[in-house]
Amino acid sequence: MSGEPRSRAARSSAAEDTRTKLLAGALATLTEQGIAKTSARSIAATAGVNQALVFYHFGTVDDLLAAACRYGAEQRLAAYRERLDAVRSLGELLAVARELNASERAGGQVAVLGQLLAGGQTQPRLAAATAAGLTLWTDEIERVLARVLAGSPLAEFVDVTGLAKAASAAFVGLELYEGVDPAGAERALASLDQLAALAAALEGLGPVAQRAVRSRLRRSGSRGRA
Amino acid sequence: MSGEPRSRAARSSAAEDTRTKLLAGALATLTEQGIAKTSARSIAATAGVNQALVFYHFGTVDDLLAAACRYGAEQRLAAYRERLDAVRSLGELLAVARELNASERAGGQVAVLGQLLAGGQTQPRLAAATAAGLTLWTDEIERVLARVLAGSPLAEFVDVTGLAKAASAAFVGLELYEGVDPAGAERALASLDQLAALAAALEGLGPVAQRAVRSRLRRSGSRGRA
DNA sequence: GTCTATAATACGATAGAC
DNA sequence: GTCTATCGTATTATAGAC
Repeated sequence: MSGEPRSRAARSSAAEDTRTKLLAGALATLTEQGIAKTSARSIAATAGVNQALVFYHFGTVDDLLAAACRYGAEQRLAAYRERLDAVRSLGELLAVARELNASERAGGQVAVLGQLLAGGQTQPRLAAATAAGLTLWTDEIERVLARVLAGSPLAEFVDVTGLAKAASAAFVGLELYEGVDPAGAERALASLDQLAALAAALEGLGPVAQRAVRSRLRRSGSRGRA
Repeated sequence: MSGEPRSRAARSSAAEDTRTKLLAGALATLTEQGIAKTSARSIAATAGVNQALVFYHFGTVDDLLAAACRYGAEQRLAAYRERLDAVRSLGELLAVARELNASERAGGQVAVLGQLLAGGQTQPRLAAATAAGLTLWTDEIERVLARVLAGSPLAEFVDVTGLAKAASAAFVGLELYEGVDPAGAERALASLDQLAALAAALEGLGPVAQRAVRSRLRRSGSRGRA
């Protein structure tokens, strides 16, 4: 009975504290050392707790990482939900992405997703946790996209759920890219700014042109291959 | 004199053979085990050579990985150059990307870039090599994009070099995403197909609408923020 | 060049005292 | 719950025989 962790509600605050330390320590270790050098020992060291507690509280290192993934995603998303709610255009969404990119590079939490994504390629437990963590993001992005694109041909001819997933995956890819080539990543992001400006210009083309686009799309088979 | 590897030209074919085995073994290990479990021993095992040869030929594991990155990128790009040269539209480019995605997931070489990207976040030597390997791809994509977008407003208002970098990073992100959520990744890719179809429809809008878009973009400040 | 053997360190995980 | 101590294994890297 007393040799196992109790349920969340029944846990003592001291135990909950070390659990939190380990979760935060896991995230910090992932960003600072990378998945390759993230171990029970390195995590415990940055968390400031005993190494054996990793196994007592989480069983295995991968299970700790899986829990940390959810913890970090929820925490980070909560910090950005308000800002995302205020988004009213594609350009604003990209601006928030820019902001997220800048602040995360300093604090480093999205980089965690990159590391877990890499680790998840070969470890099913991590894969499931990472997919779940990413889903928290894509669901949020999807809500924003649906609101922003309402009434535009984009929402009509493009699967917004898929678009949100694509945007999220692309963002993580760009985040990883920035880690190895900051100048290149900045140039990539700048080109997306220009692309958003172009999209904004198209949005304001007027009903005549939009009707032309719609009929063109219908003829070529909507929602089909290019 | 005889205790050190000689220059590439002067190397014996036997030595060159083990070097190649190690390079290929490194790529295979990265895809099959991930960066976290890629070690001198695991690489040597899949390569079928002695573990000590990793250090004799490449000095450190990271240096081997860096060399393997270049080796794999050059090899893979050579296999796709012809196909990329034949691309004449955005839709065709996406179709090649789809093809690449499918064949690489089976043979697994782009996944290598994801693993190295993750490792490069914290290891400068890997970062430089990965950036260089990615540049081989972005340069190629840039050439294709420049040809495909010639005459379109896209080439006029968007930095094509940056766009090529963004597309490459996004592709790697999607590739990693596919590793943890195949269904989600498929949906994401499908939405990009729809997006490409929409872009194709816009391309054929005619000179009147395109003039309208151009003047609109100029007024809002070309190449500027959204 | 390639091998064996080995040094020094780090790893995951567990047992048992407190 | 948390600690120390420890087992068995895997790691990087080198020395030296061949």
